[in-house]
Amino acid sequence: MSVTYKHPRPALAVDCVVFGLDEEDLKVLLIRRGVEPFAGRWALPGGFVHEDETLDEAARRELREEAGIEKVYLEQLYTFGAVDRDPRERVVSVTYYALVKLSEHAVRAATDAREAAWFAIDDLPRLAFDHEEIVDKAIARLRGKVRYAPIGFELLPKKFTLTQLQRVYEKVLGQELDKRNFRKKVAATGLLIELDEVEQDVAHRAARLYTFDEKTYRKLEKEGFLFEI
Amino acid sequence: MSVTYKHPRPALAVDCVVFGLDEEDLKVLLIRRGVEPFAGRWALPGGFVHEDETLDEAARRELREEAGIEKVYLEQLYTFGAVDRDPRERVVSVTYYALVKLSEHAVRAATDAREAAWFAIDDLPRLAFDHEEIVDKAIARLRGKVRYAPIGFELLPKKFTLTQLQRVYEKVLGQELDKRNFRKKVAATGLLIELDEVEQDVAHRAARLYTFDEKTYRKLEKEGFLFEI
DNA sequence: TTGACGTGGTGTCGGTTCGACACTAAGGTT
DNA sequence: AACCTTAGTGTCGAACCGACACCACGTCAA
Repeated sequence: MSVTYKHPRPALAVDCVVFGLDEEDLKVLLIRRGVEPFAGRWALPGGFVHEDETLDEAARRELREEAGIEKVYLEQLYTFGAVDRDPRERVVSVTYYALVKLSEHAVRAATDAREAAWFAIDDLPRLAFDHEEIVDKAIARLRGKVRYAPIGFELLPKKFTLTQLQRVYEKVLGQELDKRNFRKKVAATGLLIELDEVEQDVAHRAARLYTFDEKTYRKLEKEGFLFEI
Repeated sequence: MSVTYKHPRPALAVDCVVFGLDEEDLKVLLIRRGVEPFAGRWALPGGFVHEDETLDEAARRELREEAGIEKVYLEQLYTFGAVDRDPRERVVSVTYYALVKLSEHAVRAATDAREAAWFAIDDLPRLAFDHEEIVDKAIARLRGKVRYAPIGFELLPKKFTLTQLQRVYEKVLGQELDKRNFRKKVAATGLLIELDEVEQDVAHRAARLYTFDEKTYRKLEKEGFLFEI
């Protein structure tokens, strides 16, 4: 089966920059390409948009198929349309970025016999196509967004300590923050719920666990709120 | 001449939300559609992406062809990909927003025998396709961006008074600002150059003219600056 | 010419927020 | 019991913020 059009059309793809945070670093998920062009190179998970799915659906499908990732924070980033960004034929790519809780998503490593791996954002290999540019844009967006929207929580497990939360901000922003000032600020947002639990199995004083107050957040969001870290 | 592909592909279009500011309001440029679907309805200027042009180029070409607008601030907004957003066939639209100096762009009203007109953003007619959603997104983006990037200047002539600049911010943000505080803030940015000129032909004391200091701005931008109104 | 009108242009002050900064508490390990 | 590691907490000065009112200057009409 094939389709004929009066004028040529670019192919339409989606590509996703998936961020995760582990003990050391902010990382991006990459897939090693098996076929030309750029066979053997690392690339962003992605693929062509199907006829009957929206762009968001295509992005989620690719995340599921290529990395076994589901139910994550996902937001459209930018659409890349340079004429020769794919050497085969013209492909326009609508890109997304996703935030995953690494602790809960052990990311199926090799679907379709494909190799997948996490790379620290300041130690990336050379990427296929214009994917380096896409990652740069995603990092810039994440840095901007984290300042005025509470998306840092998306990188942490449901229950987290304040020190973990501070580390998220430090890794994303690439700068150290003052512990006391940080705690003052997050307390001032009123968006954290203090739990009656502490972390387990640590070789030092255990820290109190908190959780993000989504209900209050949604309420504030509707009223045209503010939020700053 | 026609083209055949193995799989169906959505058509790819660009649409532009063009903002301009006149004495009264922040306005959006619309074009009246001559053909079905939505014949007679107002719509955003836009059209299909050609094979050999980037998305940005397509947006600029459509602005030129449909409204005679050139050399404006143009930035990609979002890509809309709902499956049935065009009743004829699937069309994915990469949208842009543009800021024009209404004073200098008298916008050729009717190219291609098409009718074009400016509408105040809180008095828009019903629009074709999902263009209302696109305009909403553009307004939200403009409101966000104007706070931390000096794009207000793009809506004014090269030389402007501080009162005019304040009006830009008031119209874009939809709220009144304090004159003295506003002047303190813009002075503090160091991005305005005070000219040895005053406005002409006004029936009251003439205001001093200023211009935006692009060189200093570009320098600050590279150093990772800050800016807030 | 003078007075009225309309917009331009300017400074202070109290409240809030900001960042810098250091010690004790708790729990586990040896 | 001593020690090691991380948790948790408050103050103070500086900068910033928003609220607020009056005189200056130019035009126009009487």
